[in-house]
Amino acid sequence: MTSMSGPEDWVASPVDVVDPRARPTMKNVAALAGVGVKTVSRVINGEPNVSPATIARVRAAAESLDFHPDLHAGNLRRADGRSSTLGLLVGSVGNPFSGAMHRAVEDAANARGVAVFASSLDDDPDREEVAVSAFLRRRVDGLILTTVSKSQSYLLPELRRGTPVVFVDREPAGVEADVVVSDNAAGAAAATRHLLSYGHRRIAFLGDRADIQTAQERRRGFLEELGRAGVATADIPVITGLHDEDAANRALIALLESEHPPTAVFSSQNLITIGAVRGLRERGAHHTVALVGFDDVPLADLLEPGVTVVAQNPHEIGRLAAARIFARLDGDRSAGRTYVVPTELITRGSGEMRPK
Amino acid sequence: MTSMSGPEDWVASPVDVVDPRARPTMKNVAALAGVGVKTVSRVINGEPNVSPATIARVRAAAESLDFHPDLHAGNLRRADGRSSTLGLLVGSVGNPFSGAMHRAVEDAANARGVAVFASSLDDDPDREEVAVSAFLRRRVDGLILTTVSKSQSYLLPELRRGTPVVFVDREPAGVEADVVVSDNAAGAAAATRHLLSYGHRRIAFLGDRADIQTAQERRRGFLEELGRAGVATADIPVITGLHDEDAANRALIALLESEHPPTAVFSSQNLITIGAVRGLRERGAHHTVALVGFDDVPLADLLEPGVTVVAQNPHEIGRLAAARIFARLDGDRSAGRTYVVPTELITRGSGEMRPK
DNA sequence: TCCGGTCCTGACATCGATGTCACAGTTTGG
DNA sequence: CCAAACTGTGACATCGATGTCAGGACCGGA
Repeated sequence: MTSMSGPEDWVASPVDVVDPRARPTMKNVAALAGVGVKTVSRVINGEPNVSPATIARVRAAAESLDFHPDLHAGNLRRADGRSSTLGLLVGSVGNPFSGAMHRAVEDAANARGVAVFASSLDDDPDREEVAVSAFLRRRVDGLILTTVSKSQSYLLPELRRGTPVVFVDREPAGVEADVVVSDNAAGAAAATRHLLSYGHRRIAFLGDRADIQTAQERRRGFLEELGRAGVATADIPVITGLHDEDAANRALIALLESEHPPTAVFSSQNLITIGAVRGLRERGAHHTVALVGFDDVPLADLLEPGVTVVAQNPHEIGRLAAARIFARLDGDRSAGRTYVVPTELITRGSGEMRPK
Repeated sequence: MTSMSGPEDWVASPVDVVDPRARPTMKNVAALAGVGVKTVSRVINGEPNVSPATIARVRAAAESLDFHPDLHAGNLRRADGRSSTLGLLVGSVGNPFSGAMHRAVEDAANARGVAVFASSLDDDPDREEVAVSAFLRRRVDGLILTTVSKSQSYLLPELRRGTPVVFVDREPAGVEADVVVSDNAAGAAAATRHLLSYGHRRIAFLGDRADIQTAQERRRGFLEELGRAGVATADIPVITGLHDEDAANRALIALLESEHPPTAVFSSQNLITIGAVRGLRERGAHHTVALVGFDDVPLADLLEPGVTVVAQNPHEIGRLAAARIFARLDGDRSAGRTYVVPTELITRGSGEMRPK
């Protein structure tokens, strides 16, 4: 601490005093180990042709300085320019469907030392573009996106550069790429067929915002199945634009109190299903009005009656999406494909009631 | 495709042919706009002293090339060295508690243009160190960590360098830093007091792995409350080491079939609570044996009976953790503090049954 | 007219790593 | 025993951006 130089202390100290607030670099490690920086680089990256003695010295120096290499600096020069980073945009990281997908993506990424940026879309087109832009500025190696904008053509230049992009849960517009989605229309049709087979003819549809692609598909599957069964859809109550539990709850209660209440309900999204369950309970109709939901709901099997659903497989969607990204990073140049992950009808009671 | 040069084709083309697979840099934008790179930098970063005409030219060039600045390259030279990135390590991104926390962190980060790396811990000490190391190699500005290792002293050098670290959900060992946790012992005591007040004396404890800090705290709160009430804890069934729904389910069934079955159960974690609910149902005991769980469970209010819980506030934990990180990034140098987020007893029926 | 001060602008060094290449010393093969 | 090949190593340019600094154009005032 005491200065040892005289009045002419303009001479820089030849010894690098270690500043605990400074982050060590390869240069520091090299100096401490008495080798060149390139040799440190070789040791850190496990490159061959370094003597065991040198390896040991470098390791010890790196350890004693708590050196962590700067991945991004290395990236800059590195030939393939990979950042070992993925961008994932989901509905909301707080939502169980998104969480399961996220988890599957993470597991695949982890196995390759890839880190995942996760962002929530909140069905807001502005957030979509902001998030994608944030990912691109950080030079992610690939994008897994849930989208809500009218068109994803803003991604065309990036796709042309070869960045792998996989769209999940919803199909994009204006671009060709890999897509991984649930069997939305077919699942909705299966749910509808199930209710029809129990004798229901007046089945209400509770749907999400009409501008969301999956919501449209589910509605289409529902209506087409009714058509196939020869049910006149004119007086079928189709309610859309519900975006949370509360709206669904109110809509269902209004239906129950209408002149011709439905004998069954198809709720086309998990939050809507929960709102519908609440509504049925509040009116004491949960043992008389049938209900089938799209997308599984936690603890649905423990409710009384259990909630019959068309379950999606978010884990499989995430797994497949990540697999596509890595396949393309490994050189797959085939044309973009759409992968449809099947849904599964799980009967638990609420969907197996006959109209009274 | 056909070569237009003669045998001496060593002459490089003076015109830069635009390669659609190449990612544009500031140099490319500068060339197209007919300005220097530094001017492009100024425009992109909104620095002053650039003429409106130049701004327009640069903007147009950047737009036409679909230029996205490389944040990490900028970072390298940038004075503060901030990467606008955060590392978040949670129990599992697929778990609703983690999801809620993650969401709150994301919201705070988003407001400052900060992206979040999310990783799952899975209560595996190796994953903890691997994840932290991956974060540090990517030069995150701050760390929000759920931990499981015996000691976090491996973080001391990083803390000394001034990287803000906040521990969430569980208290760390061997380091001093900001900590945000639920009121574990007090919450467990409140749950216990609640059951005692309904006349229960033989209350079983179903607990998570004993080496997890929060699990210990909840057990302590439970036992201390029994002590205060003068209940002999000798013949109180305390079962720990349950790490999933299934184990909890089996443990509970074994208890019910034992010689002196409990009249009430305190399940100290959300998966354990679910396993306990299943066990009670399978044995038809859900209307006779009381149950209070620690941590809320989705749809708990719709079950029959509703599940009484001591609810945590994961959103508030995440919000507070992010707030601490940003406060420290903004210069707060105060000593590390522990923030305790209160829990709340929510009565729904399962905890309000008297012993038969 | 000259001077000092803004306003704009670009050349250049630099951040922390890796790719290339040159070079010395050691083996190997003929 | 010597050329060829291989091993171990470090100097240096470079990746894409920003900080520094210097210089030219233009302004108003003396």
